[in-house]
Amino acid sequence: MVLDPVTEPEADAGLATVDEARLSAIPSLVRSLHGELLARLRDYIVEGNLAAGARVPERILCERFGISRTPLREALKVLASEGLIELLPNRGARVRQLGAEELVDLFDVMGGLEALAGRLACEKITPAAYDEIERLHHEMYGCYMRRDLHGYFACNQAIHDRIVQAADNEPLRTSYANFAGRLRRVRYSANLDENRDRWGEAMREHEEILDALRRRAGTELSDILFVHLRNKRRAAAGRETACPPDAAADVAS
Amino acid sequence: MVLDPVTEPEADAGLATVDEARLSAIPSLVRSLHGELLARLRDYIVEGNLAAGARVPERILCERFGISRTPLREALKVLASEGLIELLPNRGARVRQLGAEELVDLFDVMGGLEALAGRLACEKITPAAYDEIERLHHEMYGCYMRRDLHGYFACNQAIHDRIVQAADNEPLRTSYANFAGRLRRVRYSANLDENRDRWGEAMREHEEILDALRRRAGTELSDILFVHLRNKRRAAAGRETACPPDAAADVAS
DNA sequence: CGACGGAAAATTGCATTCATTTTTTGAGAG
DNA sequence: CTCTCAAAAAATGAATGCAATTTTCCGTCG
Repeated sequence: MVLDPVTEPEADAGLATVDEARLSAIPSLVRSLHGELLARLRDYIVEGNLAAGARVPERILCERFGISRTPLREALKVLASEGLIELLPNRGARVRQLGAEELVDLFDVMGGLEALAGRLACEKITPAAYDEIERLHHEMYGCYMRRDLHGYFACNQAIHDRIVQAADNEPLRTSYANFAGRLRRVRYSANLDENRDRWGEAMREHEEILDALRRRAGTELSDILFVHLRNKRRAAAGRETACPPDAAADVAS
Repeated sequence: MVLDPVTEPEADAGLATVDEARLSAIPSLVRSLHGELLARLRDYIVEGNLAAGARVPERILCERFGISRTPLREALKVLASEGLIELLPNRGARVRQLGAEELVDLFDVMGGLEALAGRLACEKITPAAYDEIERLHHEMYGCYMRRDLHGYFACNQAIHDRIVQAADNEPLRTSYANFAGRLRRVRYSANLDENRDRWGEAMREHEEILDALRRRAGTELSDILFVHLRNKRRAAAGRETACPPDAAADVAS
């Protein structure tokens, strides 16, 4: 390709019209066709339709989603940057295989993000949002008392989600969702049925979480949440397996 | 396009050969052609060659980098997922404009990641790595005493980097680099020359950081680092401006 | 003089095509 | 029967082509 001497690498004139400025204010996640495909493909992989470590067959997926290779490959590049798949030069994409160490690392990052979320939530949470978490906590306690594992999981997830929401920090939300998605590919439903000790411990930790949040004790809550995630990881250790195609993974603790 | 009834969404057979397994073990960031372009384009934007909020002109960049639009667009999609640019349907990419609130949010996430890094570093750091940080700390103190701002910045950055490295957590490293890259687009060289109070305060905080790290006090270090970043943000508040094309931003504190 | 409207030009998004590399297949040798 | 090696087949990475949307430009009207 012939290459003209191009305009110098100095700043291109950024003359934004009023209209452009308005549109720039959009949360950037405009529901575009590309974003749609990206979400669908991500779900497709996260839900375990491709075996861990398996090739990601472009041709098949193109037919599966009714698109050509160009947008698909764009989506694959993004998923690779998210860490869900890996790209090997001239050999295409593979579903990322999570080793035990990587799993530990991801758990720690989740713990760090939750710790941050807790700290920020203490600063920004509204009384209404706190009340909602308190309600979920008591509902979760009810599930715990009557050994309703499924309900317990749902409440637990809801509480952690609300804390992240309460942190009111968009980049944090995005990162959190990213890492949660990566971990969702592994099944770590630390079977609390067979691990009553952990269940009771987790419940006690949640009491501490709620208490720290009530007192808006950011530093304390931050620490409790990190340790909480660490314990969750320990409880789930050794149980990581490939996620079957059907079920979304349960998040234990 | 005619669309045959495709193979069911059940798990594709993942028959990995020995060779495939070996290759899957590669850190996934294989220096591919695509990765190269991605890095160059990211640098191009981070270094401020495009005005904030300005369009990202595909044609020009294609000529600039000597490639066609396909790989460029793939790179743009990735950069959008990293939050560096934003994609508006049918109107291309814009360099992301960071408002004051977004800047605050990003700083907080950086603080959360550094807090996590500090905690993990306390668990995993080797004596040699600690000694290196201690050395850098004393070197930084020397810079502080003789008012060598540039040297101080360099040491400061090196120390924070070493802590992240010592955490020995690849996803953390990646996320940290991502957020650091986004923030690098803004100039927040909190001018410590005109802010002696902050400089002294930052120096004292670094004393605490080293002390906590020496004692491997993870929780404590975690808290100190977050507050340290908060204070850095406060000191830099109001000074955020678009980064000029020439200079890499100094990281203050 | 400024606003409005429509056609031309440019740009975007996606499909298709092409060169290169990898993977598979199969024939032949040991 | 297994291993080796070469050719065929498939897949990948990138360039080009094309329809659709957007942006620009200019003539006209108020």
